[in-house]
Amino acid sequence: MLVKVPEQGTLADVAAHRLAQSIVTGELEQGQKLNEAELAERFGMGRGPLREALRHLEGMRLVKRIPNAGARVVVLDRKTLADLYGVREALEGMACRLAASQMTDDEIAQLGKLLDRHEEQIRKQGGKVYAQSEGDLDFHFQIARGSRNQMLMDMLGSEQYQLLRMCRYRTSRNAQRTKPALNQHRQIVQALQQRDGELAELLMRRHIQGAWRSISEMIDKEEKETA
Amino acid sequence: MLVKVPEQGTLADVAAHRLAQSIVTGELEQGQKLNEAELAERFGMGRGPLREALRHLEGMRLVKRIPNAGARVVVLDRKTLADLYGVREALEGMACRLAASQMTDDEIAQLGKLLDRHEEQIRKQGGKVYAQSEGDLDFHFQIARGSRNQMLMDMLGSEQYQLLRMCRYRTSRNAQRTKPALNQHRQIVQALQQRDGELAELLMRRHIQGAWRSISEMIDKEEKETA
DNA sequence: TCACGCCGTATTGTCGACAATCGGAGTATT
DNA sequence: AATACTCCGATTGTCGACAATACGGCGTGA
Repeated sequence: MLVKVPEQGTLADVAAHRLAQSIVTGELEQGQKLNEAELAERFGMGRGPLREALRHLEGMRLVKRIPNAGARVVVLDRKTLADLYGVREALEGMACRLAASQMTDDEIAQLGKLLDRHEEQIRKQGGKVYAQSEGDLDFHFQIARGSRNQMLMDMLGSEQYQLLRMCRYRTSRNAQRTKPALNQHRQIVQALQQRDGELAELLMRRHIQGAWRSISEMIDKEEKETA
Repeated sequence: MLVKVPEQGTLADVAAHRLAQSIVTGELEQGQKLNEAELAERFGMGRGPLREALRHLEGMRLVKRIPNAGARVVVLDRKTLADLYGVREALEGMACRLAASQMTDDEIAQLGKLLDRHEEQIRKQGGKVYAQSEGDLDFHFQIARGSRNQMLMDMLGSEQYQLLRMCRYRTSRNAQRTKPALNQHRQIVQALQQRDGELAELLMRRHIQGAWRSISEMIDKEEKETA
């Protein structure tokens, strides 16, 4: 439900999905050149659908195309991620404010239950951050849905969502920010229950700022190791 | 400079550009079915590049594709536009806040000069709203550039930008909101000069809210006429 | 030794033809 | 007369081959 699996539909759609998955999980490295013939071969299809898929991914900013020179996997450097988190703060803050007035009581309750499952998972297997990370994204996406703003949902869902997942796969292997993050999530749900949009937005913005600080530090460390 | 004219590059890029233009100007009606063979014929190219162009436009939300049933021009109904302006308020507000600290004095001065030319145009030809409208978009885009946030620029520039233009062509024929809008622009520039990001954001958000109210009323009138 | 230009190869861009699927007209049946 | 079924035309989806372009190695000359 989180990641839709259109193993149906046109081959171009399938290719786009599989490519996105490969890029997000790091199976295809950042900056790596994407050879059309090779990928088409691997996916068992012609180059036509694959080219359409690449156009699609270009729109999602997962690949960068240069005319007559092929497509490469996007590179998530520090500046790109900083920009992403900035935009995310604005959009998710907005989503949260709207959700406070638009979500049904039941939906908010569901959100709370999601956090319960989430907490359970953390307790049971503190190490496996991956599933937790996906769960976190699910939380954010549910709030985006709660905004009832289709454009916002599309932006947070289809585009930024994938870039974020990509970022997570790259950094969150050892991220131990799960507990404070969970608390912040709880606070947000509480604000939603009280229908306090202003507070909900503020909390979400702080939550994302915190996430960015965490990621940023991690990048610093990584850069020092590399250097 | 405002609308890049890539009559160069791949045919798919050319097709995407020409299609976008046709859609934005209303030459292709909203909801109209887009026949691949016919369009390919008209543009003097095969269906391959045209399909890639459609995939591109789908990413820009200018067309909606349904597998095995073709692509149709998007329809800008009231809800869609409301969502668009909501997102715009958040993003452009953010852009304005960042621009207040990121733009150089020279860039801000340029922005002022842009408004001068703008005012001149209004005085000389009060009627021709079209050019003014494009000028308005230019103003907003310059601020987006001033934010130094590449992702924000892309979002406001390539995607929303086209939808907005489309909306303008549809409604602003008789919009007489140019003078208050110009004043608001001036206020914004002033706030930027004072490096007051908070104020700049506030003014921009109000400006966009005002624009939406104006558009909204116009849609109301249109709906009454149709009904 | 380095710079420059040439050429072969690999890769991208494009086209035309074929297969798969959808929508609708027409007909038969109740 | 209404409904469901079938078939046909039109349109989309896909593939393979060809043309155009860019990249890299090689040789030549200063």
